[in-house]
Amino acid sequence: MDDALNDDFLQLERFLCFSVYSVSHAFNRLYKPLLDKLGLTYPQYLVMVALWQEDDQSVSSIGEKMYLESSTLTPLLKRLEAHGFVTRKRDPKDERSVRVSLTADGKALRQKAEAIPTCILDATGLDIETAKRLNSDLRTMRDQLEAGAKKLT
Amino acid sequence: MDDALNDDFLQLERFLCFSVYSVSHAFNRLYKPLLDKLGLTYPQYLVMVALWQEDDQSVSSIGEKMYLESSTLTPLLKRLEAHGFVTRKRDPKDERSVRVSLTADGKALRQKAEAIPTCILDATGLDIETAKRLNSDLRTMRDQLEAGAKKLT
DNA sequence: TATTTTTATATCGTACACGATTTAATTGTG
DNA sequence: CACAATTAAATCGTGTACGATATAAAAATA
Repeated sequence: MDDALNDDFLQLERFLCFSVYSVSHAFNRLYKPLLDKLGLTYPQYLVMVALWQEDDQSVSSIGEKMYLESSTLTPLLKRLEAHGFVTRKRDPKDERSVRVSLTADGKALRQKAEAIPTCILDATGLDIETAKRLNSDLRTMRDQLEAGAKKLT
Repeated sequence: MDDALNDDFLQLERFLCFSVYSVSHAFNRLYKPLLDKLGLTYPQYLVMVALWQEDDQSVSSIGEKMYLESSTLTPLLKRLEAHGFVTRKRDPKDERSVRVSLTADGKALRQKAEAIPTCILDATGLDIETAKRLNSDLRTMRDQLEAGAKKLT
């Protein structure tokens, strides 16, 4: 047994932020082979989920839900458009705003994607109850962190 | 009340993976102003934590602990080197390997960074017990996800 | 020993992610 | 109405993050 090495592992692991950081990457790696089949990246998939829930949203509306800036979303949405999953049109009522809408292909993709969430939940190895509690704790923490970040700025 | 809009919010929020994704970004945003003072980014900070725990590690050793590839670490470590926090030297015993070591500046930075973890824990708004349980649940989930990702590949 | 295989980094291309700035359109105010 | 202030996206620069590939060194094997 290499106890010294083991202690070091445990030390980095003590950071809650690091656990979140590494889980985030782990999700990404798990999703990749599933999403490759759909021609989506993980962030693109999340945007599509948001659009399946509510079609025809502005960039800023998507940004609020995803906690992302236009500097991130604009190129991502252009890629979704290039792949034929969405259209981007200036809102005639307010030319500053860009409406993002699903194409037929984008809507059709939903069926193919429907199996993924259960597949992923299985992979977490968590029972529904633990998953729900964890999800709830994480959202609470996120809101706290966002509030804290705002104060520091 | 706009119940339709509210439901949509809740739907995206139902995804555990999305909670992790957004918490990860929230941590990043919270850390940024604190780490700016030290001249570090968040991933760079995590690498420094790993080196403060054990100096003089190979790139792959850091990679195992951080769950990162050399394609990510090499440029990151070069930036840490450019900032004078670490040195990178080929191991004379095995010229394939690169040893990463802290400079005096890199070691000194530890004191400045010592206040950060408590500061961050405060910002999470969690009591120690919840934080520990959450951390433990996340690590378990990460190991499950990594195992699942390996199976899918 | 010569050759193959494996291992450790590095490099390249693609895709986020954000802060700072820019551009264009709308709103607010005198 | 004119002009300032605000708002919505887009653009730019820096820094992750990873897969595929390249390179060089070490280990394994013929």
